[in-house]
Amino acid sequence: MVCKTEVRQPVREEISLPKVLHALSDPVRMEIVLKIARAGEVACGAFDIPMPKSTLSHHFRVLRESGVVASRREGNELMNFLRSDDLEARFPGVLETIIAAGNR
Amino acid sequence: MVCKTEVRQPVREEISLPKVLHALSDPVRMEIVLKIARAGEVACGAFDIPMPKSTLSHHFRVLRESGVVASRREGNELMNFLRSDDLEARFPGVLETIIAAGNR
DNA sequence: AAGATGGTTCGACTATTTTCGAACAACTCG
DNA sequence: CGAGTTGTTCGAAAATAGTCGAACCATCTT
Repeated sequence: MVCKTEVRQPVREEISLPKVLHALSDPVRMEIVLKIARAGEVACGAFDIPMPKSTLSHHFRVLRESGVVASRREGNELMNFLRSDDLEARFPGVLETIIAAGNR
Repeated sequence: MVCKTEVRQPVREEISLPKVLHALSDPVRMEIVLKIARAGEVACGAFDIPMPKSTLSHHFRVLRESGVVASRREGNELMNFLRSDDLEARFPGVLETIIAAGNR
């Protein structure tokens, strides 16, 4: 058996629109995405969302499994970034306009 | 008491992005939206989706309550149309790009 | 008025999501 | 090594969403 703790992030071609939209349909996850969009890369711990770590981790998992976010270990922490290129290639304009709309 | 069977559709200012995205995150509802987008106006009965009427009705309700779709009685049937103007005013480009993405 | 047609509502059931604490794993630093 | 930090995984419980049949409502036709 391999990769017990590896999160399965879809490759570009596997990213599905319904899953992306579902991932973005949660206010907490939308906040996460907006913050990443503003900052470029954000560690999981950088969100002062009043919520247990496990719950936050769940939301990151949904974002990763949907293909919206990818993560990369940087020493002790996980840096999260948007998969803008993949999303733009697959669903042009979708993430962009949603982020713009989310910023009011 | 009023409007027992009136569906509560949000006014423009009340349309919420998470609810819109949730409405569009279901494949059946996405199909409905795509068909309406192509045809302009579609009666509920015009969907040859293999599914009981009550289930289809449920999906239309979600679409209406989220503000994505509005309906108008035309004699015996209900004609459904997208609230493109309201959505464009509130979340510019979002519905458009999602529909384009949904059409592959 | 009675039938036929097009949709909605209700209630029950199932399935999926969300939430959370506790335990665990990976890494850093002293 | 041992302690502190960061984040994940594992159950299990609670909330939300989807599905469906039966009954119902509205409208048109006869």
